[in-house]
Amino acid sequence: MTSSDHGTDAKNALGFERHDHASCITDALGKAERICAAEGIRFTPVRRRVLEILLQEHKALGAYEVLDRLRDEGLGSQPPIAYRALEFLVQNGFAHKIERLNAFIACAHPGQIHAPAFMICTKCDAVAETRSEPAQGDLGDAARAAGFQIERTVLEAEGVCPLCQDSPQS
Amino acid sequence: MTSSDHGTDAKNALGFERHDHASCITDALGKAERICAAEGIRFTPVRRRVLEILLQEHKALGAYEVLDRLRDEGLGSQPPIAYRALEFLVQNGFAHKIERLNAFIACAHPGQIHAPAFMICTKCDAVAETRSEPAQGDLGDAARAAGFQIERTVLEAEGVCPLCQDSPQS
DNA sequence: TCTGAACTTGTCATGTTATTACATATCGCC
DNA sequence: GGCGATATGTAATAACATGACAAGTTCAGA
Repeated sequence: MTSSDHGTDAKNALGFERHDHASCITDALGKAERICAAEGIRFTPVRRRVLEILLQEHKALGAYEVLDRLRDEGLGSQPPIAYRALEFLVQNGFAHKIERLNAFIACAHPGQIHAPAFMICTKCDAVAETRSEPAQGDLGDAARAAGFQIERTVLEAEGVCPLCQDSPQS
Repeated sequence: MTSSDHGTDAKNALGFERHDHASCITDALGKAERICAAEGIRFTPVRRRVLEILLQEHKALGAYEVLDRLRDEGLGSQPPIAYRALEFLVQNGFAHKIERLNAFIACAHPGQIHAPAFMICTKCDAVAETRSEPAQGDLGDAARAAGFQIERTVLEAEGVCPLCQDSPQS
């Protein structure tokens, strides 16, 4: 773990705040590199570049948006190129799919096992990641009561982010 | 276990339990009819039939699966027919969309304002609906901390339903 | 260093899910 | 009947995703 997470982010990756974006990208790429090296999995140029694209945009991107960028750079032009890289990133915990948007976003907590939850702003499309505890709450209760064994959860809240609430154009 | 199930009725899902399916359909259709009458909105033949289809199957159906049935019955053959009816049902609380599956399911609590949550069995595709309380739990905390205003939540758990856990064919 | 197995990428084709646009029909009301 | 609002019919296309197979790359072990 790096000694200091970017200063403004002290509140635990709330995600709607400004932050040191350059170092956030560098950190995440470095982390991914180290994790892949440690696990003996290949962090190829396309995979790396796709993660970098997601980190740069810092919002949810559709597979075809990613593909457009790859194509511009000569890194591939057919859908499977993008989907395969995205699948790799998702499977290894470097990115998540936002089901509601059919789109992908870089993970805010790479290398940590976690059940992600998202807040999606319907005005500006910003997406913030946080954590959830699926076993808790009503769903956990219902699952226990029904004898349902939870393996994975999708938790996505749509609403209005603080910046858009403040802006005049509500 | 008697394996003399009559086609649609084997694994059904308010919980994941068997129930009186015929009356469940009748009840839900009647309820929808009454609500529409009370609200002055039109419960047209296509809309009624689509809800009936969802209730009969009692699982999540893709829009094109619904459309296939409509086509067989001469109720329409182009995608917008199905999508419009489904949109109507979702907007009026008679059905929900399961984002994870890109599919639709009849609502288990029509006429009540509620934030639905779903348990999706990855073995048999059964889907059970329960309620969630978005404002509670980690996500609620994060939203309050971030100043994010939740308008709607998607909460879908994938896992194994009790019937599939018991079955030898794991 | 060669070689073969495992993995990754390139490419074409296709499948699946969803919407836009506009014409026509129906409903409720005056 | 005539009008506005709502709903349906239809064609076309957009957006999202996968299957199949060939070719290239990596890397451990002979």
